[in-house]
Amino acid sequence: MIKSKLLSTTITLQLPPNTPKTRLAEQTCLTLLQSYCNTFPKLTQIHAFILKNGLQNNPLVLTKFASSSSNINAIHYASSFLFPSHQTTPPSSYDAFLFNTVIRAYAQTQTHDSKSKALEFYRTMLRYGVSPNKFTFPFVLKACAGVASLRLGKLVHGSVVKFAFEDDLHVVNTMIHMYCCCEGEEGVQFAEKVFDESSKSDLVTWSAMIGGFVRLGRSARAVGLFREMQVMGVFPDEITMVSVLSACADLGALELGKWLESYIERKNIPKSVELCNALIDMFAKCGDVDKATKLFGQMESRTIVSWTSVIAGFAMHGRGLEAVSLFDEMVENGITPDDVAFIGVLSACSHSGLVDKGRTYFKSMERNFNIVPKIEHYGCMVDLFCRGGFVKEAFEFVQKMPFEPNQIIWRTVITACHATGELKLGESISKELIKNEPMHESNYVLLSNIYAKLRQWEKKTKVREIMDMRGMKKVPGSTMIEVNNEMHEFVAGDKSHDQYKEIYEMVDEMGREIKRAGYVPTTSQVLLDIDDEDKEDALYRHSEKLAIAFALLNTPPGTSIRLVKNLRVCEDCHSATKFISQVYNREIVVRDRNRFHHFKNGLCSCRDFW
DNA sequence: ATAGGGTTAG
Repeated sequence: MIKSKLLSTTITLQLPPNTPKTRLAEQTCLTLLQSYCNTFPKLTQIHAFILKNGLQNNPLVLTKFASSSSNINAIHYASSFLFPSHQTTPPSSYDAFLFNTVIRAYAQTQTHDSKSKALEFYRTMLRYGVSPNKFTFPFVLKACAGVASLRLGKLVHGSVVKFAFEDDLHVVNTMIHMYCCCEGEEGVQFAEKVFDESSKSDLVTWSAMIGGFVRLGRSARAVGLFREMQVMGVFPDEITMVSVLSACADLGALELGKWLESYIERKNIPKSVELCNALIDMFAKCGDVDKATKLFGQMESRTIVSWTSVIAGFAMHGRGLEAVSLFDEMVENGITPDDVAFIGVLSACSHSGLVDKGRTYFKSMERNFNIVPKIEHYGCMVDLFCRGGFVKEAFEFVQKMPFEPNQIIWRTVITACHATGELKLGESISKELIKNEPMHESNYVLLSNIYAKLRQWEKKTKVREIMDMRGMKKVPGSTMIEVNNEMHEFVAGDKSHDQYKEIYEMVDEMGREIKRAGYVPTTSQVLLDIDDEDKEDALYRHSEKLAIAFALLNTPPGTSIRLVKNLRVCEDCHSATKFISQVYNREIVVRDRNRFHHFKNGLCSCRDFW
């Protein structure tokens, strides 16, 4: 406080009236700021220039200085001169423009704390009695979105109403975005309320709402909104399409994705790099990684995201060698991989059993690229060892790594224990996990699976009882399939479908046919203490088999079948699907919680470890 | 001077 008081007195003494000399310095400085932006040495030079010419408290110069840079120190420096903490009334020259600039500068920064600063300056602005103008709220709301607090969002919303900017489209659109960024289900509800009640809307309004749903994982709703938008005669642009494609990727709806691509062509929607990346990601996640690769090849300019999307795409499909060679090609092309690219290539190695390659890449991160591995990278390595069959090594790796292992990592290890028969180790880790996080239902499921494999039915039943007692339910497995541009969703034992009778008949027929080809039901996975015949029935009711039966009934012979599951494929469905692909001569592409399985001629691309 | 967008371990 004292220090800044002294500082400001000194400056007041230094500041002469508008002599030609200071005017010249001011002009020079503004020109400098106009031409150089945001590079560190230049910023330091300009800073020195400001000090040398006594421009420290020239609002014009400081405003420009703060706004020309995303460098947080420049912004702090400028704002501390513009708004010394002891100052209670602002100089008369301080107007909304000046406040807006500082608020914008802080709103554009990356960290949560400095975004809060933007809101602090908005409060200062009000305290000083300076009225916000139509530019103020988009900046303030942007900061609010970064802070992601619903409470603050509502406060600013109140302010928007108070200053009568609720009809301004820029404000409405940013407000929707802001509410969508607030954590929790409640935020979207407010966003929808603004969306529904706004007197005006344009394509940005729709895009903000669609993008909000996508970010919250409500992809089906996002696609629904896109259809509504078209009914309303509002034309999407490339930004809207990026969000819709991302929703489509999430749903795994290939037909819709292809339609979106042709729509983009038909309507001449400009193919920005982001749009191409979204297309690549969509095709990869909808099961057509070849198409993704083709699009990648046709791009005129690519970013690291383009490369990473294809690499991650190959990884998901178990095409590790292609992922690895694309990664190497990227590096040869002079593109420096980032941490996300490494996640892609490491997971490619793990899904394809390239243990040594994976080790080499992991070591090269720090050594060659100066990237400190994050917990995700360690997670990839654990998975790499587990899938490679080295569960013990994975366990040791977990204990040595410089992070506290998280749930994801432990679950990777337990799953591997289950798959490789290290059941005692799996049991003890699961128990430990349940002790630490008693309300995470998937930990119980893992333990219960292990007891089932050990055929310890009493213990398994007890785990179930504890789950019931604590009010937890297993997430029901579901399988989705797109037929004639419509998504059909099945859950185990589902009888809600119009064709359910035919579907169940088909399931029985499938069972008979594949048994003749050598299929043996894997009843040990069924988590019920019942006799084997009933267990077999339970297996036949799995959502995946229902969806395949539905597909065999409703798609032409010889065409491929694409399924999207919310969980991992169970052992029995995996085995059955291999036989079905052979007996019915169908390629069956299944998207799992984690990866793709391409079933063809009785074999699966995952090489039976998933 | 203002708004909406792409890749991320299991």
